[in-house]
Amino acid sequence: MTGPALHERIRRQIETQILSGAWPPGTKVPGEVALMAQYGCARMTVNKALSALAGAGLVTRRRRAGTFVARPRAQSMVLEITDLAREVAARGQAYEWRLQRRAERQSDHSGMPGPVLETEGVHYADHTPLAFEHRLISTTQVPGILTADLTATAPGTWLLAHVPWTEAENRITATAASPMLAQALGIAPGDACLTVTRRTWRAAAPVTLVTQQFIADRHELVARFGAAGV
Amino acid sequence: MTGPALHERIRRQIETQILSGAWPPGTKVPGEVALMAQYGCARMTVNKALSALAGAGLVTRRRRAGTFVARPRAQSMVLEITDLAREVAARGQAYEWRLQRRAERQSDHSGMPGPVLETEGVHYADHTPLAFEHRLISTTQVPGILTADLTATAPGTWLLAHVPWTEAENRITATAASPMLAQALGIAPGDACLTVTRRTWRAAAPVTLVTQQFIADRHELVARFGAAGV
DNA sequence: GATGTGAATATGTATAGACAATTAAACTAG
DNA sequence: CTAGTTTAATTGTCTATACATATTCACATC
Repeated sequence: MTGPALHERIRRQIETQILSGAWPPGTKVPGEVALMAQYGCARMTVNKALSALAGAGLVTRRRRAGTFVARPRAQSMVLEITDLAREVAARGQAYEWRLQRRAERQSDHSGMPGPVLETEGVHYADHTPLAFEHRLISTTQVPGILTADLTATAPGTWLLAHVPWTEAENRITATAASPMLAQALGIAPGDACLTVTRRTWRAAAPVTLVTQQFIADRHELVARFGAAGV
Repeated sequence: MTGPALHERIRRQIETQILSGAWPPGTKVPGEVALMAQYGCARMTVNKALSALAGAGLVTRRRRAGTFVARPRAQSMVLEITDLAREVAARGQAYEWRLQRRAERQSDHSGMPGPVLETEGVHYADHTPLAFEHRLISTTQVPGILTADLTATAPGTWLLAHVPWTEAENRITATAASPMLAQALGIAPGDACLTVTRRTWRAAAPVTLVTQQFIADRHELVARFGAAGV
């Protein structure tokens, strides 16, 4: 019963000290030679443990000065944005997508260069509107989208299965429903909506730009941060 | 001009291959001995590069089988929720916090067990309201909060500097402003608000439960996923 | 064909040592 | 007292080697 590797055990023990609050931010962590003596191992082993902690941002290391417990940075947490079809299905509801508009366009007056496919439609959960979606897709980056059947499959679902992205950015805001949006979702103009705008790139080339507007209280985004995760 | 370390250069070159799409998911990455010969270095050096990539989730490694480019996971991205004071200051605006209520309470009718300190107040940016905040803080977990001057420093700012947390959960929704909220923020009842509810724990014990309601269009949350980041 | 067995292979972990780079702290000169 | 210089502590990187461990692949057996 050897259990986890030594460098892993060292890492966890130090991590525990930090997360328990026993070593508050700014505390000096024992140096490599000290830990090496404490655990009776080579310096490389201790180094691996401390390097991992530094990589995770729990400590900062400076030559000659030493290793110190890092000050908690900005609260960064993992926000999972799943495919709507999957998410609705996971909640046991019936998912439906209705394409309302489909147009191929050359120019860009909204941040996507080159020829694009423009789509608009509504996502339904249990036959009631959940979100309105407006999307631009680069047809040079994703030529296959032109032949996809977007009445059966939502563009986002299709893209997720066919096109890997390397970078993404989400902007999350609250907005008041415009008359057009209100009509599409069956709500009153001015009602609160959760608006998610997502841009994705693939090797610096824009792939898609999508805006999803959710009816307030019918959707929420959940972001979690657990120390165990990373 | 030595530049970055060798293991760092190896890591980046492989990373580039993956992110450019040259090595799609499932591609076998050259083994340690092959890379060792290619770069003319020791295996430990190559190992450090590949281990880092595995830690970042770009590759998966299996003994005997080898190293493979990982399949893109669910769209999970990092949401940074910074301290409001810092965020407002970073935008070059004047930050201000006004405490409106402060009460020590025993019971809990809202998800925080044990005695709590309850605070309410408004965050201002450039002397105009930005967000209303309601917060409960466990006084058993954070006794120091009782003697903190919460008129000068927002509770969140104080907590960030004094109390590390180990787990957190954010729920992001859009809501319509209640009459009480509308008055506090100087908006009309029913106006859209971005509502962020955050719970934090420290070693499984709840630390704080906070609800921040932002005036629509005056705040947005940005979540990024960049391969370069991690 | 199905199943068990063994060997080959790639990664995982660890050692002991060496030198480089950085920089805090002590020291020295003005 | 200040500014510049030296010293030494600490981490960063790398090597060469060794053995451990998991797992695929090929082969033999049933």
